[in-house]
Amino acid sequence: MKLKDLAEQLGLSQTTVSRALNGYPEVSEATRERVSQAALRYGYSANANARRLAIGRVGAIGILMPNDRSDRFGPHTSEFFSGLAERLAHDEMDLLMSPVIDNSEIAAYQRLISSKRVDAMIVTGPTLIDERVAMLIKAKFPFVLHGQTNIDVPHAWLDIDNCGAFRQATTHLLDLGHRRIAMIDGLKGHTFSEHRELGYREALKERGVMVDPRFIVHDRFSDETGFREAQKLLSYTPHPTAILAGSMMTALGVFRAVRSKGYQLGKEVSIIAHDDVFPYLNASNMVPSMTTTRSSIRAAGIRIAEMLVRVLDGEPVEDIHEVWPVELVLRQSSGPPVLSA
Amino acid sequence: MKLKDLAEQLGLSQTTVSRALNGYPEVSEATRERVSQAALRYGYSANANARRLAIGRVGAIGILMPNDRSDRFGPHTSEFFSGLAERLAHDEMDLLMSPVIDNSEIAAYQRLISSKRVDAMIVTGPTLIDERVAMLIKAKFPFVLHGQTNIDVPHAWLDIDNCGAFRQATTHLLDLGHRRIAMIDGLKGHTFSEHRELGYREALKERGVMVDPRFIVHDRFSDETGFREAQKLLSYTPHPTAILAGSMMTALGVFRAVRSKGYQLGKEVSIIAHDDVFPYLNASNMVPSMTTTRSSIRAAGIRIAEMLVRVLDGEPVEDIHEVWPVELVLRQSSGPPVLSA
DNA sequence: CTGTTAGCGCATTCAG
DNA sequence: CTGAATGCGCTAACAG
Repeated sequence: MKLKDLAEQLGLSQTTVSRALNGYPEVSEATRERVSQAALRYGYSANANARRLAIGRVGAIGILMPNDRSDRFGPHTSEFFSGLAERLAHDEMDLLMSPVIDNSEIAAYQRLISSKRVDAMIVTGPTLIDERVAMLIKAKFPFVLHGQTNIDVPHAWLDIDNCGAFRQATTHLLDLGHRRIAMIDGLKGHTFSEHRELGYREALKERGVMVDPRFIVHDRFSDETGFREAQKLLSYTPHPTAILAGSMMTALGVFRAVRSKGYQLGKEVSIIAHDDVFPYLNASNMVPSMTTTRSSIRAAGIRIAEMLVRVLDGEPVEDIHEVWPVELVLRQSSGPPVLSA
Repeated sequence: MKLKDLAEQLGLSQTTVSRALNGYPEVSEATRERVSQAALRYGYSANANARRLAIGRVGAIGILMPNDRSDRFGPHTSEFFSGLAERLAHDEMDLLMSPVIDNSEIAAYQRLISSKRVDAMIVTGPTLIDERVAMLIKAKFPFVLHGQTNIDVPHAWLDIDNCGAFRQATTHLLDLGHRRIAMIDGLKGHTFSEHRELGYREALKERGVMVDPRFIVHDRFSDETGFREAQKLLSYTPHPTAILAGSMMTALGVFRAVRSKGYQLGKEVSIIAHDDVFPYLNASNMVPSMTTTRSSIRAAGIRIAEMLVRVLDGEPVEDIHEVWPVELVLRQSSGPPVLSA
């Protein structure tokens, strides 16, 4: 069923039917009602491609799927998407996931733009100097960045206060009396990872505690790396009495490593992990319950979708950026350091 | 830059340029080369909407995003998508994720179909009698089902042998000497969940072991439910000596519950979990390492994308269906039952 | 091997 | 308030 058919059924012109369906004011209420009913009855829905060709807007936002196993596509993905979906549903917008071909991400962005498949894009997992962001700005293509990057041109972004999160967590551990604090975080180069390290360093510096370079570890987020790196950390003499874990998965591995060394969690070794808030993995239910820096990635998804709509509505991008505070949730995995028996 | 502009630059007609770019045979190699070069240089890429309108094919497959927190959108999502992406990249196909509005999934499917935004769909998490599948068949819209449903009309699907997985796991536990075996699996109504229960029951029946209805639990997949349900199971007298967990997240909770009761894993209580194979959560690294029924959901994603292409190529759907065997990987979390001290 | 012409289905001028 | 004509950018018959 196409517009023409529907118009014929109704004995109206295509124009009128189109106007009725798209909420134009110059259609009588009676006609509009009649048209809507008919559309519903025949299951008519405009051919999206024809519509897009005519109006030049797509009704979809794009996000790239890296086909390597990068951390940008981890277990948090489902929650982030879920948040996006919740908000995008309001505006009947779709999310187009385009796979990256030949590992050339920039090329993938360019194809997506020039083929006019999306109205805007979401960029995730930025590095300190992110060439994707630079490219999108240069191409004047609308986007919202999840995270931050160092570039001198205004653009829309949302990030959590990674620096503050780790500063807060580190300070808390210092307050508890810890002096040898380690961190196992994400890969180097990613802004979030660098920011966290910054917060960690700031907190130590403020108290005049020296940084032990062996205690700063960057790796992929997985229980496996958490386990391996924590084991290594705990093999040093003296070993760290507290470990910051960059993700819940990392924390699971760290938990195991601490236990396998025979240390008690929250006693000989304290742990604080960053928690994106997953419905399927709950920090408060761990044993011991886990102290976390908490920030819902689902909420971030919702908000980013909202920002996207504002960008597309023409709001100046320099007004569209937010840093979300991260909450430190104290639980049992962090406590005053206890000397090994 | 549009086709017309490019054609003018080259002093050729739109048709020739179009043909050159789309690999039609009746273009001289010299011209094709010249055109490709120019396209690359000017960054030309066909307007996808115009192209789609003209050829009637979209180059995208659809998948619905439920906005409730259903298990269809769990931590395995990233791996499944990652698999899809890997394969779809070959054919330059996109993945369109459309949010479900007003919780009316059927309506969402219908809108997606009639608006011609996708060439085919992927349906996940089917129930025993799945109305979405029934609807797609009735609408003659191409799709591949991830999972199985009871319907009498041929259609394309891929599933793992859930029944066999749990039969195998249960039989293994029986062989080890267990007689009180419990299972904590996904929500009732979902085919995979029912099939697993079937396999479990078959294995018990074969050995003449009675089913204790208290030992069969269905719930969402999360560490929290795993913990809660396992605690309940272990409070019975006599308690089960083995527990089957439907997911890795569930298993994490079960691990905790067993420990919190003071039982040793693989001794007083054995555990076997189903493992979709996540890069960020590794069964072999747990302590004790976890016996699993293993099947890569990423591989399933790759294969489903492949099947989708076959469906779109017109291959009869009755030829397109597969059941993948599930591997039982023996590790330390399962052993002969040991009496509590 | 290349060009001319006519849609694909819709939204939108411009007239009434 | 409604309708007839034009174009969005591309592909596919049909000619040459």
